[in-house]
Amino acid sequence: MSDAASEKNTALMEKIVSLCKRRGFIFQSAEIYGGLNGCWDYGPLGTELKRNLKEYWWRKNVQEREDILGLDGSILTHQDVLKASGHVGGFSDPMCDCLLSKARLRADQIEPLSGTAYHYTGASHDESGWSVDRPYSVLIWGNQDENKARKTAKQYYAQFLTDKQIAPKKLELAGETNEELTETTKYNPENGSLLTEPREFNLMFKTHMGASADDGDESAVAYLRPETAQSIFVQFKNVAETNRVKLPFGIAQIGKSFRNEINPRNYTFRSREFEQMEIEFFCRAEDGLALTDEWLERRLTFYEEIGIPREHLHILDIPDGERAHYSQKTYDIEYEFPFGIQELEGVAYRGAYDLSKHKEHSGKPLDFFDDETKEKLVPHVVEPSAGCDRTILALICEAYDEETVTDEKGKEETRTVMRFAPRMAPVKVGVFPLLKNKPELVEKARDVQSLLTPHMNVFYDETAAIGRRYRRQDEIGTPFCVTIDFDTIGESGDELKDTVTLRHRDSMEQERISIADLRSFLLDRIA
RNA sequence: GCGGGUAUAGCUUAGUGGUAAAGCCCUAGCCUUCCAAGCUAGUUAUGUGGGUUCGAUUCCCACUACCCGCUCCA
Repeated sequence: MSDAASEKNTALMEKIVSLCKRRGFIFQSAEIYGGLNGCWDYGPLGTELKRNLKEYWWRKNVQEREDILGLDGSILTHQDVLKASGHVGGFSDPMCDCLLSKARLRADQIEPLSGTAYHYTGASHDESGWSVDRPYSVLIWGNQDENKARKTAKQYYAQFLTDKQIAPKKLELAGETNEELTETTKYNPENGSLLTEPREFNLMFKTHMGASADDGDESAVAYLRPETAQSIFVQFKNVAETNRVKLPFGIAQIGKSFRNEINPRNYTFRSREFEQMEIEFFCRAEDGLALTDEWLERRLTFYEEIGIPREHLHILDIPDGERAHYSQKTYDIEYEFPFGIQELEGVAYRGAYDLSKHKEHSGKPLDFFDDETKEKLVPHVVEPSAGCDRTILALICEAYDEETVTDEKGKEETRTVMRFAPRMAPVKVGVFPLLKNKPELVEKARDVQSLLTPHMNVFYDETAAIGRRYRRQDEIGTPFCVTIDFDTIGESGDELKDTVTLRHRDSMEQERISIADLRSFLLDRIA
């Protein structure tokens, strides 16, 4: 991305964020207390949008399918579940930072070195009277010159200089001592600079169960789940035994997950608390790869149905060596966000890894008896795992549009429109009396509102000029507006009586429709 | 986590070491017959905590949050 394009996209993202706040889609969490890093709240419209997404996903993937069942697992998770899955232990690699280059290194992958460590207590610059007092050391090894240690140390201390004009080599080092070290991993093999102490980077939120549990009680440790998938695997046997299922079949779940991201970024894209929509689709080993491709197609169709065209999606076929070791096939479905192409969903063929691990750790049989082949097996699994909040953000970015409209006087102005697919739109229809000081119009508009309210989210508005009301609805993505005028109440004769103006968001075109046809007309278009 | 930047009303922006301004939005009223009309009135702000000062929104420090670039992303 060029700098100019990058700046344009940053500006676009700022406008989207601003609209989301102004119109009540998304707010910063705990804003009045300064905000909570990586956490966001959905306002009234954002909540409607998210409900529409989750309900559509649930309907398509659970209710309209005989072979997928729902689950709603607890968020607090038994520590043994996450030990079995590898989330505890496996993903908490201690990391060190290089004090000179700021590079981050995995502590267990640092090459041990033997050599001479040169220690310093600080540095100074006599001419300017500047000095700094902090310990540092450099390792030299092999046939390296000891002056290399001094040069490196001066570069390190130079970063604290207030006057950047002073060259590092003009500094005087203080308190030089040296010692021989063997097999040390405290120094960066790249440049010999001292590293920070290793620090843990486990991204799970840890807590203690029970009111009296103290921090030292290891048996009371529980975690907020880092993914919804694990409760599906852990409950696999219960679901399978209580529901007369046969392979292949799936278990689906929508719910919150938590990761203590080091660096939340890009608005709601990488949050510490987020919602997932996941399916674990269990199958026979021989069907796994084909089902993975099938699910990819099905998921792409889903995104089209909610208004994200395929040409804005990218499919990443994760190559060998970059997939998790147990996965024979993984696709990432990515979307072109203004801040870059980023993942919305992963479709992964995970083999029998998860159930096998839980079988092994729990000691409980998690085999499935296949009635067709009369054999016991641990099913394989295909996992389409979508980020709900990420999809919401994609819907918002995709919908955002500005167009220039010219009024009758030739004046140009910008119309901001959220072009949500009608089935996702938070508000389906706006109902307006043309004028609010004519009781007949208001009464008729209220009748139309009552007619539609049981079937969809309706917004009634009688304030300001009719054009303003249309534009307000454009900005929140309401696909249709209905205006009750004097024709509706029969002032132009019986032919137009009980008809209303129906105005389309995208084209701004208007058509006349009878109130009797209104409900089915709208329902057909928002299903 | 590192480096850089930013923080004034719901939004977009002014401005000042001594009473914080405007536009848009919003609310109420009047008016108004289809694309952000007009008039009147009204609500709302210097992110948090320290310091310097008689006095700080302004200067300094710290913190928090957001943005950008790295880094990370099971």
